[in-house]
Amino acid sequence: MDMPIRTADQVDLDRLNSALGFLMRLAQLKIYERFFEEVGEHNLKPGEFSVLWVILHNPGIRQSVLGQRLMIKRAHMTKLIRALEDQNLVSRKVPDGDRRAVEITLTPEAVTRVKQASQWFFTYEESVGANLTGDERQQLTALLRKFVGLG
Amino acid sequence: MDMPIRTADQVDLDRLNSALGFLMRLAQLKIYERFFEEVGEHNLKPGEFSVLWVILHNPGIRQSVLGQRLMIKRAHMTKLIRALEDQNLVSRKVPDGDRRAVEITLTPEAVTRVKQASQWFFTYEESVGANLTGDERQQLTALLRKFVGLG
DNA sequence: CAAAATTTGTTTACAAAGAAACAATCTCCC
DNA sequence: GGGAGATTGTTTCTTTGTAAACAAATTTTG
Repeated sequence: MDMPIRTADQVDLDRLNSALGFLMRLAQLKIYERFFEEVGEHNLKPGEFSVLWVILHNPGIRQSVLGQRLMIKRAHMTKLIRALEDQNLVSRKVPDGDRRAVEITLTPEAVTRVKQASQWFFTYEESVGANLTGDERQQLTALLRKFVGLG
Repeated sequence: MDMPIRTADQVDLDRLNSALGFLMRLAQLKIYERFFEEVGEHNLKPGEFSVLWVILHNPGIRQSVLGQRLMIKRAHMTKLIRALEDQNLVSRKVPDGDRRAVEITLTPEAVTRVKQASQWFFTYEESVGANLTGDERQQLTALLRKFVGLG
């Protein structure tokens, strides 16, 4: 004769389960969790991968511009870049034209590693939406792109 | 004769701009930013509001169950609840049936405050998706609910 | 029933990310 | 040209959240 203790799936969220902010947070937690489950040998964090990926496609990009595009604050970008430098994945160069700035490029080693990791990453990205149909997945990314104002 | 420095909107993201994880992060950043711009007098953080809202609808809920449902880890829940207790918004009671557990209820003061804040919150939640049509907004929440596995 | 394993919450130590203050450099404008 | 203000990156401090170790209570199981 158990007391009927409320279990998690009996909790009443009321209107909260239609709240974009709440759903978005749950979605991101799920994505991160899966990322770390599957990242395996690549030894990268999500933020590191995206930073390296963007440098690969925009060699010599400035720290500030990188941060603006990825919505990473300057203070945090400094730490990210230093961590990548410590792993010998990026090199920093102060350009002649503006001695405040720093231009970032990948080391040859990193180019290889990022290309390999990207094969995994975009496969993972597909698989993380596996409980959606292909159409739904595409709708979702399209809506998110519109929501955040990306093309 | 300016050197053409790459600006943020010229940065090539390549396939990253279809990556769910990336888009989701941007979306959440936007939502949080707007939240703090508009929260005004309510003096609540997103997490605090959701916790209080769920306690309002599930009085006497246990800390662990609350955390499971909102995906908040136990260690962090302890701090959240203590902060709310310090503000005299919740009270904790160890139930007779299980002296490890803690049951949480809102103080009368909090009931009023949460109800008021919720009127603001759900209005804000609508407005944050204002660059989507009503249909798109509803599609987005439906897809997110499916993605995270919420009925 | 008693030992072993699990659950619940807390504490402590730590990692990720932002805010504010700062130094160096650059731009603008007189 | 030279000072006022803006930009760039760094440093320091704080906030938010997690991980791991722990204590107390409960459940399981032999």
